[in-house]
Amino acid sequence: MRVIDNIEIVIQPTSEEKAALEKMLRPRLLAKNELFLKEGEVCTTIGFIEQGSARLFYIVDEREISKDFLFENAIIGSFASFFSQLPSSLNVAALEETHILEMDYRQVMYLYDHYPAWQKLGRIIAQDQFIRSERREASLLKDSPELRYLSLIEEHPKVFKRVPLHYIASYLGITPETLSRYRQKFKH
Amino acid sequence: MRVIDNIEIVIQPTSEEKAALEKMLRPRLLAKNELFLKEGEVCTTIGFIEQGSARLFYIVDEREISKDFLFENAIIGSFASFFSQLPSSLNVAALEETHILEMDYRQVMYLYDHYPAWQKLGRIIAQDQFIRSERREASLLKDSPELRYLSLIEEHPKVFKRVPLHYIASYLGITPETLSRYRQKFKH
DNA sequence: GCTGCTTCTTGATTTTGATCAAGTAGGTTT
DNA sequence: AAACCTACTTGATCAAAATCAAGAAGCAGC
Repeated sequence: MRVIDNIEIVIQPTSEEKAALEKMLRPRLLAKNELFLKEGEVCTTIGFIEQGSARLFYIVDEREISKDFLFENAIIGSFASFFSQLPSSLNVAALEETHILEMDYRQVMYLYDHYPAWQKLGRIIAQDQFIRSERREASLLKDSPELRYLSLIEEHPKVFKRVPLHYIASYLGITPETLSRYRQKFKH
Repeated sequence: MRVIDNIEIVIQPTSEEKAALEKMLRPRLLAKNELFLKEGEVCTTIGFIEQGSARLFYIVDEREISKDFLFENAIIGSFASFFSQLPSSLNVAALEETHILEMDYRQVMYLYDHYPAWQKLGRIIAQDQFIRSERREASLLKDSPELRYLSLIEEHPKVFKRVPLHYIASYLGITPETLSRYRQKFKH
């Protein structure tokens, strides 16, 4: 989700609508490894990443399994928990010192109900999130771990520059040992 | 997505809004195995399943991999292709003779732009689709094939009653042989 | 600089599910 | 009913990745 991009590309907020949004955003600084959202909590706040990065992960049998990595302009939080206002099944933590602009659930609902442009943007964001999730779902269903590794290098090389390898391993659905062997195998 | 349920539960359409929707829905009958959408085509039509069932699947190396199964009240089509109006990467086919109510992309956009209730419903449908996709993504990432099999039996036993096993196998990310062995193993 | 921790790599072995191959059972068509 | 097709099962072998184990390399704090 590149919200900032979408905003000006797909909808035309009036300056009043823009002002209403900006007034609600408050800056916040997350320390490295600080949890933005913990499993079991309801995600009542959602934010845009201005500078930095974050990781979404599940905890299964004491182990962390990375679901996604977020960088600048992405929305930080659990959409599933935020939309439903039910406890989150995933954790969200900053990978490094990260600057965000956040707003609360009630503020977002207020924008939806009072500004058609933001209601529409909400729909488009949800659609984009869905498309992104479906693409990931497809890669987990159709592709071998090895192909997922090669695709990630090809399509998102920056992930390897900014995210520790053992986090990437669980994202690919493999162990760190297997990732290490892929790297060896495809090193040229 | 249980649209019909959602409609009355989460939003309050006026009778005018309801009438506008109903006027656009046209009935259609899909024969068993008839394709509703083919890979490469843009999904310009979306429908509600009144009676029957359908399967979404990818084709990889000449093989079909089932992504999802749809039953009564579900929305049939590719959301990703429909939302983006880009070629679909998946196929949609009826599993049996299936009655649907369908409408076109332009009609849906018209509803979104002219009726706040439908714009809002569009957002909520997109959110629900996202949550559903994320849950599936999580099971593919976190769970073993065996656990996915056991969860499917537990949570959606009706799938085993209405869908051929070899379709279910690829949905679980395993071969028909492995599914057959799980069934043997857990038969009590 | 050293110490200790975390990350990453490498090797040996085991496990899981895929593949290959064959056969059985149910339905449908003629 | 016979022939055919599709769906499903069962068995033997193979391949991929996990696990177990150990070590190397990078870094943070003292």
